[in-house]
Amino acid sequence: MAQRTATRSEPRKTPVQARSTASVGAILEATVQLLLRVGKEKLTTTLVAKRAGVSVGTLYQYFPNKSALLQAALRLHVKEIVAEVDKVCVAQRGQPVEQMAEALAVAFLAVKMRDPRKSRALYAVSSDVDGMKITAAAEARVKQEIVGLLESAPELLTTDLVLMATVLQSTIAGVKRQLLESDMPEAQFEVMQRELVLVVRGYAQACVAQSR
Amino acid sequence: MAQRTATRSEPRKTPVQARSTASVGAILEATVQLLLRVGKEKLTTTLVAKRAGVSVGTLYQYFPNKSALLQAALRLHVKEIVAEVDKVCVAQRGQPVEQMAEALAVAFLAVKMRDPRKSRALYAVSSDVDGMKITAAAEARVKQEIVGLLESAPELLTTDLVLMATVLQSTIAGVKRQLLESDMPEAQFEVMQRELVLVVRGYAQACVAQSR
DNA sequence: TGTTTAGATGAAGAAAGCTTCAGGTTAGGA
DNA sequence: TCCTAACCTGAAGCTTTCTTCATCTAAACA
Repeated sequence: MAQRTATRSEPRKTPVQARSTASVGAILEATVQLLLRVGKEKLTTTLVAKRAGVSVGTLYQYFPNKSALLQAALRLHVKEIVAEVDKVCVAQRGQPVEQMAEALAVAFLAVKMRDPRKSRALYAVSSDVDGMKITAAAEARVKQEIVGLLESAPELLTTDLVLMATVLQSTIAGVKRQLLESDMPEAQFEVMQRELVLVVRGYAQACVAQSR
Repeated sequence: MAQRTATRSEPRKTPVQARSTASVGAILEATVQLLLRVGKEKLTTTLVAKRAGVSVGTLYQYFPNKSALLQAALRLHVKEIVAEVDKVCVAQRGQPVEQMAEALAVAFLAVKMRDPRKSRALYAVSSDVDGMKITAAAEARVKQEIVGLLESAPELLTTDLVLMATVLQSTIAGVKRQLLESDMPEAQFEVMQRELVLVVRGYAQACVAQSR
C-alpha cells in the first residue's frame, strides 16, 4: 500500500486515439464487473487491468489512483440515474402533485431496478468518503429538479417545497435501499412499488390538505 | 497488511478480572472515538490501543482482528437502538395504527439523533460486508417487533402486516439517513420529524382505508 | 520513409498496517 | 508469602496491494 498523502484525482491523461478510448472503456467496464464478482474489498488495480485486457501501467495512465478509478465508475452510474429521473421531472410538469409523486417514485425505483446488482455494488463504493460527495452532489441536483417540478403543480402547496422535495426523496430512497438490499429485489419489486406509491400519494395529499 | 484468509471472529479471550473488563471497555470506547475523529479509513488497531491506553497486544487478546473489533462496536450500538425501539413497540400495543406509526417514527428518529455523529460513524462501519449482517439481523428483529405491534391494532388491516412493517421501516430509515447525512442534523430534526409523521400517518390511513 | 507523439507493458519498489509472540507484570488464592 | 493464572507489552515480521518508470510498440504526420 503506497498511497500518496495527497494525490490529485483528475485523469492523468485524456485519451485521444481510438485505441486508448477503448482501453478506458474496458477498464471502467472491468471495474464494475469486478465490483459485482469479487466485491470492493477484493478489487485490486491489477485485477481490474487483467480483466480489462490491459496492463496495470495503462490503467494508471488514465486514472491517477485506485480511488479515482472507483469514483469514475460511480460517476458514470450516477449520471445515468440522474438523467433518467430528470427526464421524468420534465415530463410531469403541470400534473397534479399526487401524480407527480407517484411518477417520481415509480421512475426512481424502476431505474435502480434495471440492474439491481450493479446499483448495489456501486452503492457500496459510494460509502467510501469521496464517493459520498459524488452521490450527495447528484442528490442535490435531483432535489432541485424535484423542487422545480413541484413549483409547476396546479395545487396550492403551503409546505416549503424544498422540504417537501427532501421528504419525497428520502422516503423513496429508503424504500429503494430496502429493495436493493433484500435477497430478491425482483420478487419484491412490484409489491413494494405499490406500497411506495401509497406512501408518497398520502404525503402529497397531506401537503395539499394542509393548505386549506 | 497480513490478514489471514479465514480467521474466526469470536473473542479470543473473555475478561474475568475487573482489570481486563476495563480494558475491553476502553478499547471499544476508543474505537468509537476514533471513528468519530479520524474516520474508518484512518482507524488503525495501534491507534485504537494507544487511545484506549493499552498496548496493541492487549487489544488482540480480546479481539481476534480489526474487523471483529469494529463489529463489536457496531453490535453494541445496534443493541441500544433496538432495545429502545422495542420498548416503544411494547408501549404502543393496542393503540390506533396511526398513533403507532407516529410513535415509531418519532422514537426511531429520536434514538438516532441522541448522538447523530456516532450513529453516522457506526453506520459507515456497517457498509463493510460483515457489518451489514449485523444491521440486517437487527432490522429483521425490529421488523418482527413491528409486525407484532401492528397485529395488536384495533383497526382491521388487510394489507400484509409484514409488508406494512417493511414499508414503515424503510420509509422511516430513509428519512433518518437523510437527516444523519445532512450537514446540520439537529437543525433539521424537528421539521423533518413533523414531515415524517405526516408520511407514516398517511400510509397508515391508506392501509386502513383499503380494508373498507 | 523517418520522426514524433500516443499508448502500452509489467517487474520491482515502497509503504503501511495487521498480527504475533516471547517475555514481563499484577492479582488472588493457598 | 509464594504460586499460578490472568493480563499486559511493543518491537518486529509478514503480507498485500498500490504505484512507478524505464522501455517498447503503434499510430500519425511530414
